[in-house]
Parts: sequence; C-alpha cells; structure tokens
Amino acid sequence: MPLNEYNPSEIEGKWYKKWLESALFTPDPENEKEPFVVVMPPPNVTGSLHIGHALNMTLQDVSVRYKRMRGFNTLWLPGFDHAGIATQWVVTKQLEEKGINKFELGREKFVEKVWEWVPVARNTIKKQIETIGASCDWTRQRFTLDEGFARAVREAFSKLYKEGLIFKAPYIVNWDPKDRTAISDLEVEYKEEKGNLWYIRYPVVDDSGKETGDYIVVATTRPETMLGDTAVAVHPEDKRYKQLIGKRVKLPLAPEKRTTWDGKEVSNLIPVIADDYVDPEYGTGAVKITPAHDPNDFEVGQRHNLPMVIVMDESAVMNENAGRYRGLDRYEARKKIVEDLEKSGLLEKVEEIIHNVGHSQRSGAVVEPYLSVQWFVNTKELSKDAIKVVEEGEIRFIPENWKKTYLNWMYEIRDWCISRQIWWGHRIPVWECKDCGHYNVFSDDIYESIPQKVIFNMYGDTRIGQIFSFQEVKNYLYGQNFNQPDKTNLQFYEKFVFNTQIDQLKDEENLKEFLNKNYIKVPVMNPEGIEEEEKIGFVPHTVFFLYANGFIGKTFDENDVFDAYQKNKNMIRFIYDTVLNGIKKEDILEDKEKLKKWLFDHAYGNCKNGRIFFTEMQERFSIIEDHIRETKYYINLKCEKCHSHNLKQEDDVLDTWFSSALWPFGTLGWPEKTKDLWSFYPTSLLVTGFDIIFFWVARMIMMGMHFMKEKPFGDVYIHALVRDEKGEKMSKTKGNVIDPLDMVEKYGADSLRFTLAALAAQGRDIRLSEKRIEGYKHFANKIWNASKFVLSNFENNRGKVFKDLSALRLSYDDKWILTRLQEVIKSSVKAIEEYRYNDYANGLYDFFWHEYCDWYLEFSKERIYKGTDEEKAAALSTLIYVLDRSMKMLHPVMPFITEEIWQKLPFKDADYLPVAPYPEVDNRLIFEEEKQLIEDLKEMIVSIRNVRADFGIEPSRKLNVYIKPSDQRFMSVIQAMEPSIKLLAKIENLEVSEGMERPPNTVVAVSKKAESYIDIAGTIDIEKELKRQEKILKDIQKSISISEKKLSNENFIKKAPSHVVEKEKSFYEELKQKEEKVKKIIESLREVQTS
RNA sequence: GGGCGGUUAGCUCAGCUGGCCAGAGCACCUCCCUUACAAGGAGGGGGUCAUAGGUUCGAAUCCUAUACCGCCCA
Repeated sequence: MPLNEYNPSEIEGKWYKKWLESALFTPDPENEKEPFVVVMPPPNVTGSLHIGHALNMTLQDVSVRYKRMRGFNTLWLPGFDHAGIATQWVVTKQLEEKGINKFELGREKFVEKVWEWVPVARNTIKKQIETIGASCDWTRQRFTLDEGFARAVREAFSKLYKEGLIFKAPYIVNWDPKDRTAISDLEVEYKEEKGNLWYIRYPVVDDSGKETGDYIVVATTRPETMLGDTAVAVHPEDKRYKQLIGKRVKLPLAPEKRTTWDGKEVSNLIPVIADDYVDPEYGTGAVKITPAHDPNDFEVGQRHNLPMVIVMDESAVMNENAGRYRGLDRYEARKKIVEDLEKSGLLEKVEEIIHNVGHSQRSGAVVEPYLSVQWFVNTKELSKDAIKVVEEGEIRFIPENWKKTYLNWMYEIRDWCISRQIWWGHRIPVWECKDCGHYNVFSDDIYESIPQKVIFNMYGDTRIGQIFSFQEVKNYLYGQNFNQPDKTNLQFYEKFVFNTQIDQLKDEENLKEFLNKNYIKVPVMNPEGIEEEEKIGFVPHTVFFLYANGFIGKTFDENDVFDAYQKNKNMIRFIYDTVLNGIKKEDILEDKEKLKKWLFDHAYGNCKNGRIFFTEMQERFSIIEDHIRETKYYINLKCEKCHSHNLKQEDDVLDTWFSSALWPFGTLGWPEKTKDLWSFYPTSLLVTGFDIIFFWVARMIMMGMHFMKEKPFGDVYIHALVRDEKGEKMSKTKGNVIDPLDMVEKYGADSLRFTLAALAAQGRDIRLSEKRIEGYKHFANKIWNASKFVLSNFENNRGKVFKDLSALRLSYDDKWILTRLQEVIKSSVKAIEEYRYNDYANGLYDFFWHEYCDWYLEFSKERIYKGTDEEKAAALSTLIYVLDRSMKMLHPVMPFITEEIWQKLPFKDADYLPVAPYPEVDNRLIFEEEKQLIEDLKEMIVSIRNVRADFGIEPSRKLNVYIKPSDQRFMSVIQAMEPSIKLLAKIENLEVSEGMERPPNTVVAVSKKAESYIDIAGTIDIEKELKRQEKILKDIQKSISISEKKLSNENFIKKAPSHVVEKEKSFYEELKQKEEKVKKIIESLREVQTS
C-alpha cells in the first residue's frame, strides 16, 4: 500500500503500544548475551517534562536502541524521583491556592495529599516519555519512595550508621528560613548583590569590665549577627592588636546575659583571640566571631572552644538572645541595630560593596548560616573509592573535562547534611529512646521472617504506625501498587523487594493469623454505652491487655500483674498515650497493696489470691469484651540499650539525593541478591546533565562503591543544558520550561528527537529554536517521500526485486551508493559509540538526503521507468537495500517513521525494527573505483548545471551538450549513464567522444574528468564567457600557487606524512590539468573575439 | 579569589587526536509547480575562524597573553 502524506501524529501513536505488547524492551536476566544497561535519571514528580528531559531521554534512547539492535541484552530501567523539597513545595502551593495551610493540615494529612498528587504528575510524565518513544522497560518501573527503596534506604542508612559514617552533630548548616529547613551546600545559589559593609566599634574593657576608652573596629555585612558574637579575632602577628589579645571587649547592644544553644550563660564581655584565619590585610584586621551564624566563625569557635549563641529562630526572627530586638525579622533588626549604633557613636563608617549572597535554590530566600543539630554523612571516607575509580578511568566521563570537575570537588568534599525538616520523603530510620537517649537505628534486619520484615517496612514507611489495625495492613497490602498498577503492594513486595513469595500474608485469614501470632494485641475500647461505674479505666484495661497478650496467665495474682506491668510499663504507657489518650492514668498499678485491693474489689472478690479461674474472670470482664471496638496490633520495638518501648522516630526526612544515590542498584533489587542485580549491575551508561554531577553522580559512585564494592556505571555521558531562545537556563522553579509535547504535536516526536540529537555536540549548551525542529521535520518529510517513491515502484515490480545483490548486474551508480552506504554504516557506528550524537545524526542526514535522494534516486529513475527487467532489478533492489539499511541506521533517533516505512519493505529480518540487526559493513559491496567515477560524474553534471545558471537558462530549456572525457574509462561511464545524465543536466542531445573539439558558439564547463561544451542555442556573449572563464582560471591559479608553495617546501616533503604529501601532489596535478583546459578555452575565446 | 568553558557566515551552531583555498541548518538572492517530495529542486552571495604573539613544513584546531561573555566552586 503506498504511503499518503507524511503526518507524524498518524504514525507515531500506534507503534509504541505494539512494541510494548511484544515485550521488546523487557530483557531476561538469564539471557546469555552481553548486557547493556542504563538506569534512567528519574524525573521529579513535580510537574511535567521539559525539553531538557526530552534531550536526556532522546540521547539515552538513541544509545539504548542502537545497542539493542547490535544484539545486546538491553535494559533501560525507568522510574521517578519523589524529589522531597521540590514536590513538597508544589503541593504546598496547590494547597495554599485552596486556602489550606500545611501546618494546620498536619503532617499525616499533608503527606496523604502528596501521595494523591504524585500519580498525577507521574502519569503525565510517563505519557510524555512514551510519546517521545523511549524504549524503556516499564515492567521494571520504580520510584525513589517505593517499598523497595524505603527498605534500601533504611538498610543503607543503618549500615552507614553502624560503620560510623553517619552521625548527628551540631553544625552550621545552610538554613532556609522560608521553608524552615536545612539545605545542603549544593542547594545554595550565590548571587551578586549590592550590600553594605558596616564598621562597628567594640569598646575595650579592663579586667573589671570598665570601658577603657579604646575601641576595636570590626566590619560586617550582617550586623544583626553581632548579637551572637562570642569573640573578636585578630591575626596573632598583627602588631596593631597584639597587646589586646587576651583582653575583653564589650559587645554593644547585646543583653548582659545570653544563652548558648545548649543552655549555658554567656556574658556580653567577649574575649579578643588570635587566630591565623584572620587576614590582617582585609578590612580592619579584626573580625567578629559569631560561631552560631557563620561557617568560618564556627570553625574558629571550635578551635577556641567558644560558646555558641543563636540569635534567631527557625524563621529568622530574632530570639531572646537579641534582647530588645527580639521578635524582629532579621532585616528589621539589622536596620534598627545600625540606627542604634549610629546614635551611640559606635558606627565608624559604612561602605557599599558587592558581595555574594546565598539563596535557597528552592524557595529563593536568603540562606541564613545557622547552628543546628543535623544528620551528616562522612563523605570524606566514602569519597576515597569514588575518587579512585574515576582517577583510574574505570568510570569514564564524556566529555572528559568533567572528570576534572568531578575530582576537584571530590578532593575537597565536605560532610553531607542529609536531614531535612520537611515531611515528604524517607523518614530518618532512627528511633530515639525517650528513657535513655540512645539512638536506635533499625532496619528490617532485626526480624528474621519476611512477613515481619514487610510489616516493619510498612511501619518505617509510616504507612502504618507502631500501633496499627488489621484493616490498615490489609488495605495497604492488597491495594494497588504505585509503580505497577496491575499489581498489589504485596505482589510488589514479592517481586521487587524480597524477591520471594510471601504466602503468610496472602489472604485475609493468613494475614490475621500472622498478626495475632506475632504482634501484641491492643484492645481498643468503645467508651460509649458503658455505665459510669463500669466505664473502663486504666487499670482494668491494662489487666485485660496483659491477659489478652499472655503477659499474665489464665490465673494470676497481684504479683503477676505487678511484675508484668513493671516489665511492660513503657510499652503500656506508649500504647495508652497513642491510642487511649482519653483515659486517665492511675497509680494503682505502681503499688502492690493498692493493686491487691483493686483486684479483690473489681475482679475476683470472693476468690483466693492466685487462684481465680478464667471463667469467672470472663464473667466480670465480659463487659469489657463487649466494648472492644477493634483490636490493634503493636510493633514491639525496643531500645537496644535499655529495652524501653518509649521510642520516638526522628521527625526529619532524608535529603532526596540520599535515596537517588542508591538508584543504580536499588532499582535492581538491592539489598536482595536478585537475578537482575546479578545480571545488570554494574550498569553500562549514565546519561545526565552536568548540573547534577555533584548532587547525584558523585553520590551514586560513592554509594555504589561502598555497598556494591563495584562502580555503578562505566560511562557517564554529560549532556548540555538546553536553554531557551534567550539563552536562559530553563528550570523547574523558574517556570520558563517548554513542553516538549507541544513540539511533538507540531512536528512529531521523530523530528524533535532528531533535532535534539543533531544539536547534542559535546561540551556546549544548546540554544533551541523552534525553527530548527521545523527544519528537521522537513527531513522526516523527505524520508517519507523518498520511501513513497521507492515503495510505489516496488509495488509495481514485485517480482523484480531481490534480496541478494550479488546476482544482479549492478551499474556504476548502484556501486557508488552501496559503497557510500558502507562508509556511512562505519562512521555512524563510530560516532554513536563515541557519543557524538550530532555527527551520527548529521551523517545520516547528509547521506540520506544529499546522496541517496538527490543523486541516487534521480540516477535510478531512468532504469526504473525505461530499463530492461535486468536493469530494473538492479536499481530497485539497490534502492530497497539502501532504504532498509537507512531505516535501520535512523531508527535509534527516529523510531516511529522508520518503523512505519520499514514494515512495508520486503526481506524483513525481524518482526519489529527495534530488534532488527543494525547494519554491518559488507566488504563485498565496496567498489572504490566506481565510487570515484560517479563522484567525477557528479562533478561534471554540476559543472554543466553551473553554466545554465550562469547564463540564466531556464531549467525547462533542454540543451545540446558535447562532452570530451579525459580518458576511456570515464567515457564508458558517461555512455553507460547517458540517459541519467541527460535527465539530471536537462540535456536534449548528448554527444561524447574523446577527440571532441569545441563546436562553435558553445560554452565550456570544465570538470576534473571532462570538458563539456554546451550549446546554449543562441549566440553567446563572448565578453561574458571570457570573464567567467578568467575568473575560474584565477581561482584555479590561486589554489595552484598555494599548492606549489607547499610542494616546493622541502620541509613539507620531508616532514609531513606521506599520505598528506601524496594527496597534495595529486591535488596539484588535477589543478594543473584544469588550468591547462581553462587556458585553452580562454585562448580559443580570444581568437573568436579578435576574428 | 580558584577552576572550567566559550568567542567561526545576518541568526543558531558543527569542525574528533593540527593536513584538501573553513562547513551545516535557517535567513537572503536568482531560476524552476520536471509524474517521491514547493515541507521541494537547481544554482548563488556571505567569514582576514575575538585580538596579539609563539610552536610547526603546515594552526579555526596546540601554547602564552589580552579583551569580552557564560558557568561552577569558595
């Protein structure tokens, strides 16, 4: 069936579905073929993909599709990033628009809202990725906050903690006062801003604290932080201040007593200390030291053991340490303080300066260096192997210059602050014991059985609490999974998390039994409808709880109850605090005598101590059982140190990048030793942008080396940033993103992909213009129409087309295009393997358009329309052959149009193009001589066309042309190709002979292998022709002189490589011949002129 | 302040380890609706490759310096 007009939207929709149905992108880990693995950088679930993602996806897909066609067992694993702060930000905004405040909503409800949003964003993005044609394996789709990742994160955290590589410490962090969270160094953006440098006098005091009248002047850009000063530092060798070292100064404006972060009192008389850190040349040579609000000062403070005074709260509002400035915003306080200093004559001067101010990448707020207690990863330790593997070239950066960037950063890596004071993310798996203060870091290692691990993971995930109901567990386990909508969460656990069947949780009965057996039951009473005197209080509930869970037996006395209570006091208190906080606690249980009495009164009045029977008990307590609303279960977590149940999990969540750092192995099943992990780790290639080399790439390498003892990937291709037409960075937060779907709609995914690949030269930013995409749509159209031509002729000549070209009588042009094809196959492979996507795309563009279409197709027409069967067979078979290879080569970059066309071709060697073999060079189809002859023929045709244009002869006018070839060989080519030549050069009559003399009134076109005499049918303007030829001669002679200069240079002959010299020589010869020819023409023209 | 990169045609950019008098797309000019394609065809104009030195037989390509632009880190 012939093709209609090219309409991308008609053909792009259908193929993707078919590919997925045929599972072309789902590799088998047991396959013996060499693997090629790429993990997709997971897009954030914040909105939709921008053009930068499209570039990222396209480049990955080109490499992945290419490798798949080369026969690799190819896996491209897709997924999504929960993107902590970014996603929380998006949802917060959405809620604010509805007038909902997240703090009023509360953590649990807020996180629910985020979970509602995530699939919305996820599905949009997924659809975009599909629309672009990414050949990734959706059956392995993952999420950085899915069940498996939650487990992997806890495992990683716990291991690192136990190895001493994670610690909690007070430290200066970058504090975002708007979002009220710490952020990492990398999340701070510095911008140059105008500011002031205030010079402030600190009065020197004597031993008794009285001002001596001297001052020491310090300079600061942030005067409000002076309230937190605990020293003034000078350089130890600075003569100006030497005598002041050890003395004290009085901190102006500060209250007499301030309190350090850990509750100690600090006076407003602060010491002058000596430290090398101070640059005596800079400012006044004296520096105020604010250890709690400046990173450098913090270090000075550590060295000198200075107290640390925090003067602001989490929102950057001045706190009680600020005395009379308390309650003011930091900038109001700054203003006020400057005013007050001025009034009291303590402000020496003000200088205007330009300085770098740190802003939060996310919220834009000015970052406040702030002392707080945070969790850190000791990256110095982890960086060792991560440095080695890059230094030794085991991991390769492309382009290579990123290696240096990476290493420089790694050499000076700082501890990584991983705690974030937000709600959306992996909650830090640390449970602080409220009784002994011990930090318990739990992973599911504390359980033996898989079902228990599952429940623990659900708990650690905060999907269920430490106290949970059957219903909650059931709903979750049997509910739809986020990654794999056709699976339940339990099935996801089985397949992706534990890699095993979990029968004990499979149906409700088993599940209930499992819970009853393994967890402490907490009866939750229904207080309504109970008579006042029977209302369940703390004591009866506790006794029942102890009884129901077997802490005391069927028979018991006050000793049993007392002991059991004492043993489980923390747990009971915890449970009561959590689920029964309406009930008043009583101290009866703490006192054996009271307890005895109570038991006697309430439970077993007429029975003897220790011998009450169950039935009687039940009679009394039936009232309680009647009022059990439901039974909850309690996860029996205990402090490792004091066994208290009074544990509280950290509220903070982990930096998103902590989980994405595990991406290359977490997605493959780690910490389980799965087949996927075994077969597909380490991965082969990572394609990403340079903006996340530190955030992500470096951390994946560190974590990969640490946990897998092996690099996470071999090659790291760093692509350019796609900028908008103004050259500005597109970013999620700026909102200047371009929706690639618009481009797809207008120009088709193939055109968009081709554009991105063609622009992806290594090392430079891409400034994308829509024009460019439009241009490449024209290319797609060209492919379409050329194919239409080939296919329709094939339809009309089915029997005359052959797969094997060796049996055919190939003509010069067949051999030429086949030779060119081999060369292009070779260069395309080289380009793609070296990640020169632009060369790959442009190489194919040129070949297909300017050789296959512009020349070969045109050459072939004569034989197709008028040739013998034998000639038709050769031409059509070659056309089909080259088209087939071209579609294969173009497929990685233009998957849809190539599939559409290829499916219509004969001799298919696969069901679908994504799994068809990439073309290999066939040495039998290389014909050097014929290739050269056709190149010469092309030049001859162009020279004739040039004459037409120069003389303004319309293409419709056919000319008579006489050709004098320079040798016999070329003459036979002309004869063989005569009809085509006539067609291409629009010639009416063509005469060829070696002894051809220029007929009168003809214009001459000189080419390498021929002189063509063109009868332009009319008297020629001799003047004009002379001028034209003289110009040609001049150009030739200019080249000759350059060439002569080279060849006459002894050193060139001696030192240049021989092939260069040879080339130059033959080039010179050619020029000389041409010069000769042109000279003769000019001569004859002159003769005509004078006669 | 430290580091990295850029400066090539009017615009957007290629040009890999130095080797045919520098290329593409778009834009521009001329001619053409020739049965695959006007989303096309044929032809054309346009650059002392930022500047100044240097290395070399040979430099857009390597080195040094300068200017301007951009990015990253502190």
